[in-house]
Amino acid sequence: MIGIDEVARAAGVSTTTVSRALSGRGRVSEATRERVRQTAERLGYVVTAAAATLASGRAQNVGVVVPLLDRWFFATVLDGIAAQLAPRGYDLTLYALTDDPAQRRGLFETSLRRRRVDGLIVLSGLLTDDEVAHVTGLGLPVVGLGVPRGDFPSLRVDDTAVGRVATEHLLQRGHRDIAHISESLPATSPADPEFEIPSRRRRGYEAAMADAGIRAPRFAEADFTIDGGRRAAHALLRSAEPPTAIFAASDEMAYGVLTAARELGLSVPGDLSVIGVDGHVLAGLFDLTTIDQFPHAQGERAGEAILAALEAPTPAEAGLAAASLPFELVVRGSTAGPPA
Amino acid sequence: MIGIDEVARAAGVSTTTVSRALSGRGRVSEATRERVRQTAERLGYVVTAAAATLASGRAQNVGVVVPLLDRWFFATVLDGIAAQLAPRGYDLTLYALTDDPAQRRGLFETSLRRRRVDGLIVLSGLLTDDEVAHVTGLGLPVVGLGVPRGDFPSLRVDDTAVGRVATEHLLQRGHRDIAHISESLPATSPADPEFEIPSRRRRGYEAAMADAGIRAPRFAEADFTIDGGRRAAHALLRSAEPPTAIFAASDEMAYGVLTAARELGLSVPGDLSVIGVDGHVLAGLFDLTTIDQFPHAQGERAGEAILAALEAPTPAEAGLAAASLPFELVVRGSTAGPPA
DNA sequence: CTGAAAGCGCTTACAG
DNA sequence: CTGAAAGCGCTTACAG
Repeated sequence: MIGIDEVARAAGVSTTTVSRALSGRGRVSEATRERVRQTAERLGYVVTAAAATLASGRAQNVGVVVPLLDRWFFATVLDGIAAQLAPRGYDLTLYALTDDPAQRRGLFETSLRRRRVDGLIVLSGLLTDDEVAHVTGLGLPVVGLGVPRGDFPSLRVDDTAVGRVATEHLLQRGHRDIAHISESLPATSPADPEFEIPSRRRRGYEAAMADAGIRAPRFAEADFTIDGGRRAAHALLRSAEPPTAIFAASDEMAYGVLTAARELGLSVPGDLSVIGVDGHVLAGLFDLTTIDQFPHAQGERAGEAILAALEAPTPAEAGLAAASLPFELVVRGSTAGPPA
Repeated sequence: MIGIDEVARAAGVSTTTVSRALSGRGRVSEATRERVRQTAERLGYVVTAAAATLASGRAQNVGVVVPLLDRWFFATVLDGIAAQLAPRGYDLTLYALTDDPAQRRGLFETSLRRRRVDGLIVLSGLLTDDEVAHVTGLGLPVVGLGVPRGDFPSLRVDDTAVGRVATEHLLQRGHRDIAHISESLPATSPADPEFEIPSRRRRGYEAAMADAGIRAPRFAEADFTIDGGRRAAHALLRSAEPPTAIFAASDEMAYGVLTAARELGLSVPGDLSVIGVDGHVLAGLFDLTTIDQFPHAQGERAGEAILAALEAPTPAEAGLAAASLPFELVVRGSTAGPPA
């Protein structure tokens, strides 16, 4: 394999100069720089990552911690992150977060500590205190995206407002009996309900209901899957007094609600109105009203934020203030007034 | 940051021994190994990736080239790969493949050549001759998954059989007028139709039709998206003699067909039968008959294959013969007999 | 089974 | 603007 010394020889300069010319760090005359660049290109020389990292302390690599890789939302965010990093010459190393305790220990105690990355993006997911301590203990810039913790700078949508907007949309359509389906935090959860997404959406829902003078809001628990939404909706819709509208905390849960409605012979929106959250790529197909939270753009923002932190001259300038991300109500055919 | 020499001092051995004890390479007495391990754990020492890579030539990292990260199919395959790599201590670096020529050049000519990874998994996508040459020129083990080229070992489903099985299912239901929707290769494509997935599925479809004595099979071109399927279906269904059944080359295209049918007031399967391919997670929700190709398992297989190649004592033993992946017809409510 | 020492391929003060 | 040399933190023949 061709190394930096061969390029130096061919260009008639020292390896020092080759390094400087190629990296753009340090002063080199324009003529020399150009000659070195062309020589490197001609010889097909590319800097070896490991050597450059060891010598410089910079890996030119960003780690992304992702729960549920195969979920549309996270895959889309990831795509947005990749779109930012690649053009800037950064690679992206993926750290999948599972529910397996052994795998998580390996991730936080070993994988992440190999110093393979310069910075870390953590996508929403529940971390224990211990795990958060490991992340902050890395001494690396960290950007969270919807992470339910205040321990490091995190970009987030105002999820309380999301819950409120979704609920108010249904109220405006004339519904009073509106149920909310979401995940509920286990009592033992390390997450702070103040920051945690499902809790915030639920709070927005409850506030909107209270403002409308409606007591006893109805909540049904489900995990963030189609089937979770389907089961919860079945329970709700077969009760003595089925709601006329359901606000699901994700579009995938809302798909489950639509399935349950179909299985029970209910028409949407004739018998039941349904609204979700996310802006899922298939929501148009299902004619589902939703709150779009632009996940691809969220990924881009997270990518920009980590790059800013990495390239800021001083840590102070990194200025990773938690930023608020936009969202938007997209009205489609799944919401209408209540049945007469 | 704590280094190997501190561990050596604390354990009362040389750094040589620490390295051997922690890596498992080379002989160390069991007692010494255990003592070193405990010392390392107590001090929170983890080997620095860059230093170990530079010294050993092993990066403990696998690269994955992915087109369309946000597509369910690829995200699911990726999840399968990650599930294999993580437990074996390998990290995963993502290389997103876009349509932008500059970005692709950067990927193949620079990013991939930084020697950040020990091996590469290339997910199905069209590569030019030049790009393939760059990949094979890396001198790294490479495993393709559905890659339309014979240049490196590739795991693949027998897509001709997939096309045949899907078509025969519709024939058995009594359909004669069956259309196929898929992507068609541009004339300038670098892909060999012998290997390329859409061509093979189409060939299976045509063969099944011919065997049933049906001339003039009907083909409509579309890209692999919901909207692509929707447009193609519109054209087909509004023609003078609309088909009674449509075989879409992916589930997402099939969703588009379902949408078109709904928009045209056609009932499925009353007026139109529809079958897709993939085993998409939402296919059950759409009640869509499909050919499941188990993408998560495909990812696991690709992960196993690259690990086997990396850990084989000799390149010969790596034995990356192209393997054939399973698929399965899953019959649901979207297919029935033709209208009377 | 264990260790001293060379070396992996770069980057970067330091000096000129 | 340019270069000689030290050093980044490990691994691994080689020798014992």
